[in-house]
Amino acid sequence: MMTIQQMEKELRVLICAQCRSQFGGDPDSVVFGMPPETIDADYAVECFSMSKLFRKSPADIARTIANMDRPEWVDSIIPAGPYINIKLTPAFLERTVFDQIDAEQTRFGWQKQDTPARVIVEYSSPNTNKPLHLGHIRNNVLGVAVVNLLRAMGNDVIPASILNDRGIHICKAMVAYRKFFEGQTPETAGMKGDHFVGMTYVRFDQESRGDESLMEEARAMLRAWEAGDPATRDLWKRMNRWVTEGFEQTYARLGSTFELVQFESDMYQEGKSLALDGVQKGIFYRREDGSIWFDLRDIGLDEKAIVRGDGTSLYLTQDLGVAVDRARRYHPDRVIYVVGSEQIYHFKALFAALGRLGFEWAAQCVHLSYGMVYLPEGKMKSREGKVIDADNLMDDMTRMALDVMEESHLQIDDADRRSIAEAIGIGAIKYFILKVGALKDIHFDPRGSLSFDGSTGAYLQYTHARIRSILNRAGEVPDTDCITGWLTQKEETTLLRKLLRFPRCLSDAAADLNPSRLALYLWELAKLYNGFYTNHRVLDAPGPEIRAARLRLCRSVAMTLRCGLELLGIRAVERM
RNA sequence: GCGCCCGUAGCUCAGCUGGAUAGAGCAACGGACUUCUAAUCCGUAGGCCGUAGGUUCGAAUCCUACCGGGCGUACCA
Repeated sequence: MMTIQQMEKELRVLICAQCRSQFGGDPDSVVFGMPPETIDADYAVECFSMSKLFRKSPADIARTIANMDRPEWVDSIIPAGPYINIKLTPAFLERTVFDQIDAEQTRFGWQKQDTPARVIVEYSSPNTNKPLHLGHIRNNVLGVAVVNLLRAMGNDVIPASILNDRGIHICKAMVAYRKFFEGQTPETAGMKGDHFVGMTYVRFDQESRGDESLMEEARAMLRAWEAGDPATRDLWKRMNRWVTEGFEQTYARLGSTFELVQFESDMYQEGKSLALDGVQKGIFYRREDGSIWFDLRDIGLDEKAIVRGDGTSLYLTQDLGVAVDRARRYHPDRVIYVVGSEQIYHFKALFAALGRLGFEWAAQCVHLSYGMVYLPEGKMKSREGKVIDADNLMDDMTRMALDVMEESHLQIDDADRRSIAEAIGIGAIKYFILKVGALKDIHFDPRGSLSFDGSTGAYLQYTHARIRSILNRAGEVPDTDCITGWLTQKEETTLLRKLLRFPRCLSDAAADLNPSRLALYLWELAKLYNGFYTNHRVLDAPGPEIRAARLRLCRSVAMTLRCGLELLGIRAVERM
C-alpha cells in the first residue's frame, strides 16, 4: 500500500527526473497546488519558477513535463499554459485515501521519525495568585494544539509549565488572607481554591487603595518569605496548594497536560548563579550599586538588568535559570515558548543572553507569540476583577450548548447530555481561538462567541455526529476494496481530493506551528461534506455499490474530522 | 523617539515559500424539512486588498516611505 505522502514524493521524483533528462537539472521546488474548480485534476504544478532556471518559457516546460512517462496510477498529466494538471486514476485515488485512513485510523496523516527530535513546549505558566482567565485559555488552547501537532509529526514532545509561585503578587494575596479571611478555607467558603485565593488578591487591591500600609505589609511579607520565616512559608504553601488544586480542575476541562511542572520558587536561585558566572566571564557587568546588566545595543535592543541592586532576581533571571536547568536535564533539540506577544522583547533578551553565555541550543529556542484578547470594554485587567474567568466561561458555554440541545429531539440521558454539552461548549471556545492566526488580536465578544453559527467548533462536531448517525444506522460497512470507481459525482470527487490533502495540512501546520491551518481545513472539509449530504443519499443510494462506496467515504470523512478535531484538542461527539 | 505586530466586503477573518477569475463566515434579503440529525443546504447583494512609489513576465503576498491601530521599550511579572 502506498500512502499519500509516498505517492506525492513519487510524483515529485518523476517530475524531477523528467526535468533532469530534458533540461539537465532539478527544479528548485515542485509544489502540488490545487487546480481551479473548473479543471478536473487532483494536483496543479506551476512552472513559472522553473522558467528562469531552465531558460525556457513556463508553457514549454509544462508541455515537456507533461510528456513524461507516467505510472499506471496517474490518469493524465495535461499542460495548461504555464501549469500542469495531474489527475490520478479515480480508483487509485479512492483506494489510496480510504486504505490509508482505515489503516491509520485516529492517527491519519501522522509521521514517524527515525530519530525523533525532542521538543519542549512551554505553555500556560500561570501566576498562583488568581484563577485562569480568557488570556490563559488562548495560551493553553494554542499550547495543546502545538504539542499535539508536533507529536503527530513524530517528535518527542515534552509539554512543560512553570508556576510563578513567588513574588510580591503572591504576598499581596497572603496579606489580604491574614487580614480579612483568616481561618477560612476554600471548603468553608464553598469555592474552588484558585477562586478563593483570587478573591483575596482582589480584596488586597481594593483595600490598599485607601491604605498604603497594606503594601508595606506585603513587602515585609516578601522579605519574611525570602528569609524562610516558617509561618510565612506555611501559609504560602497552603495557599499555593489551594490554587494549584483549582488549576488542576481547570486544566482537566481544558485538556491541558504537562510532563514537566516546575516552580519559580525552586528555580530562581539558578538564574542568579548564572548571572554571577556571566559577570566572571565578562559577559555581564556590575554597576556601582551592585546590580548586574548586559548590553544588547548591538542587536538593536537596550541594556537589560538581570539582577537587582539588592541581589534579588528578576523575571529574566528566573527564565535564564529554568532554560539552563531544562537543557541540562532533557537536552532538547528545540524549545518552544508559548507566551503572549507582549513578551517579544523579553524573549529576544532571554535568547540573546543564553547565546552569550555560550549555549549553542539558544539558537533553537522559539517564542511562539500570540495576540491579545480584548473585551469590548478594553484589555482585561485582572486586578479590577474585570476578567472573563476561564471556569465561568466554560460553564456559560456549556449551559448555552445545553439550551440548544434541549430544543432538539435527541433522546439521551442527562449524564450524556451534560458531557456532550461540555464538549460542544468548550469546543466552541477552542475553535473560536484556533481558527484565527496566532498573531492576530482577538476581540472577544462574549455574546457573539456563544453563537454556534458559521465557522465554529459546533459546526464541525455537528457534521461529525451527522455522519456517525448514518454509519450507525448502516450497521456494518461493507468492504469496497474490489469495487472502486463508483464515486463519480462531483461532490464525491471534491471530498476525496480534500481528504487527499489532510496529511500535508498536518505537516504544514506543524512546521509553521500554526494550528489555524488545520482549523480552516476542517471547516472546508465539513462544508464540502454538508454539500454532498444535501445533494446525495447514502443509505438509500442508487445501487448497493454506490451505497457501499458512499458509506466508506462517509466513514473516511468522519475519521478525518475526528483526527483533526482531536489534534486541536476538541472532542468529536457521536451525537448532538 | 526607537523596536515588533496588525491594516483584505458593514462586522470577524482566510488567502501556503509571489502565480490560473481576490475567498469564507456573521449580519441583511429570498428560497429548501412526508426524505440518512434544518445546530443543515442553496441563492442575492456587498471589495481602488490602508496610501504612494519600487522590484517582477506577474504583487493582497516581496522592498521603501507615509497614514491608522495595538504591543513593547521597568532594578514588575
